[in-house]
Amino acid sequence: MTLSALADPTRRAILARLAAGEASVSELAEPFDMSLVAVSKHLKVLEKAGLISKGREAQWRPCRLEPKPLRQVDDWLESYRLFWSDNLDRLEAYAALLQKGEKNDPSN
Amino acid sequence: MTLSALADPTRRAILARLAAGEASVSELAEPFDMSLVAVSKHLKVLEKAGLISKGREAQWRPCRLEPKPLRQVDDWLESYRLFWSDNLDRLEAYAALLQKGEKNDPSN
DNA sequence: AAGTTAATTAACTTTTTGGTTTAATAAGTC
DNA sequence: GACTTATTAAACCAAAAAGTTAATTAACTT
Repeated sequence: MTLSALADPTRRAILARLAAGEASVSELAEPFDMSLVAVSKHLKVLEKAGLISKGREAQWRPCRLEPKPLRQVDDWLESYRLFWSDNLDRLEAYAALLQKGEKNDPSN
Repeated sequence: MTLSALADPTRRAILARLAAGEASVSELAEPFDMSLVAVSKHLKVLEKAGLISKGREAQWRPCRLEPKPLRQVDDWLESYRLFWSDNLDRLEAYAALLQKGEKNDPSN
């Protein structure tokens, strides 16, 4: 569910804003060219995904970033990291070598 | 676009499979309880997002993982990492302190 | 108590997504 | 050339997503 919550650019922008600190719903809505209701719905999606939480302060609901699901995404990525670390550079260099025609020379 | 491609569990499973090496469309479709056509569509979504590429070998289209977009997700996560590293532990410890009532004692 | 501000709920519309089945394309085999 | 295998394309459908406006709830301000 985390990744589908992150699929929407508005929601990612909201998270980026919250990385700078707490903000109310209307503060979060301000930069967007859409109704407050629409933003409120985005916040609910983020909240269901555990990516934010809401407090209460009088009539405001200050939202704050909850990092756990993002950390899980980070963990999920772990299995793919070897594909872009040094290992891959070596793999690609090797592939390039093969492409150049040394394919059938076992000494390479 | 990458994150919406990653939002679907079937597509993530396909990527996990491809992390183990190339596979044809029907090989990739085999584990799923859905039509081959559906899987073929998922592959097109992944391809458009740059997460896989397809080759040609006779009537097969061997698919392989393309790591660049995943790396970009990893980069995107970078701005959030401080939220779950040591810094956060300290933040949380500090917050806990405040909760315990030392809020108004400047010596803490 | 009347009015304002902040946010959510409800009802509705449009577009996108994820699936289906049937038909078409393209390569390999008999 | 006819048949089978692998894959994609086309047409369609149902459910989910992303937005709207209008109404409701709840707290603060006069």
